[in-house]
Amino acid sequence: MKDSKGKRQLIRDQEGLELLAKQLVSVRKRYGHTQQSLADKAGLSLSQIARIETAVTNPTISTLMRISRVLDIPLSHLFEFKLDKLDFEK
Amino acid sequence: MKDSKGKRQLIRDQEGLELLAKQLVSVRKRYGHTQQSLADKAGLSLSQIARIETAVTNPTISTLMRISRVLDIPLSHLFEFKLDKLDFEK
DNA sequence: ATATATTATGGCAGTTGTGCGATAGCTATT
DNA sequence: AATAGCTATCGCACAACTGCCATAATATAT
Repeated sequence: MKDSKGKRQLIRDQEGLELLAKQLVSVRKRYGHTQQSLADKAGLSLSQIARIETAVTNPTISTLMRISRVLDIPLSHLFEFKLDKLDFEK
Repeated sequence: MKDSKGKRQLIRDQEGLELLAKQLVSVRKRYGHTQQSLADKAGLSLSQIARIETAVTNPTISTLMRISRVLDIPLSHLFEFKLDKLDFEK
């Protein structure tokens, strides 16, 4: 009886999410926003901003695009940090 | 009787996703990868690479982090395009 | 210390991302 | 044209993102 127990390995880069979290906090404050004001301006929920800033959630790129658009900053400014190389092959 | 029919507005930046799609195709080819070989190297499914490159899906940032890590390029290289300003307030 | 603002967390519902497997469509290359 | 390689799509299942609402925890002022 194959139980098909091969639990599917989903993608979650916790280290990267924590770097992004710091970066968002920093950018948001630099622009004088609270989580609430940024959420309002971006059409996102306060919860979601908080979740991103605490690295609880793994946001979609569209969510981050919304933030970059309303702050009028390049999307890449949210990613000014370095991720180490990886290789899943072999 | 409020029916609570206010369909929740989810985040999906189709324009941004299409720009990202193009960018990924370009980067992947520049590094001599097929969708399959990139998927293998990154520990992602072929389907998911294809979905991103056709802007069918709205990937999470962890998925994109995986790609940038295995190609050993800055995450920001996937986002070298411009998004117009938005403002959802008022 | 009290009040106020801000941030963090929790539960719930609905939508969607992702893996897996299969197949169809497309693009060389011979 | 036939084969092989690559890309696009589809259905299914499960995990997870997100909104919404509430509340707790923390910070900032007065």
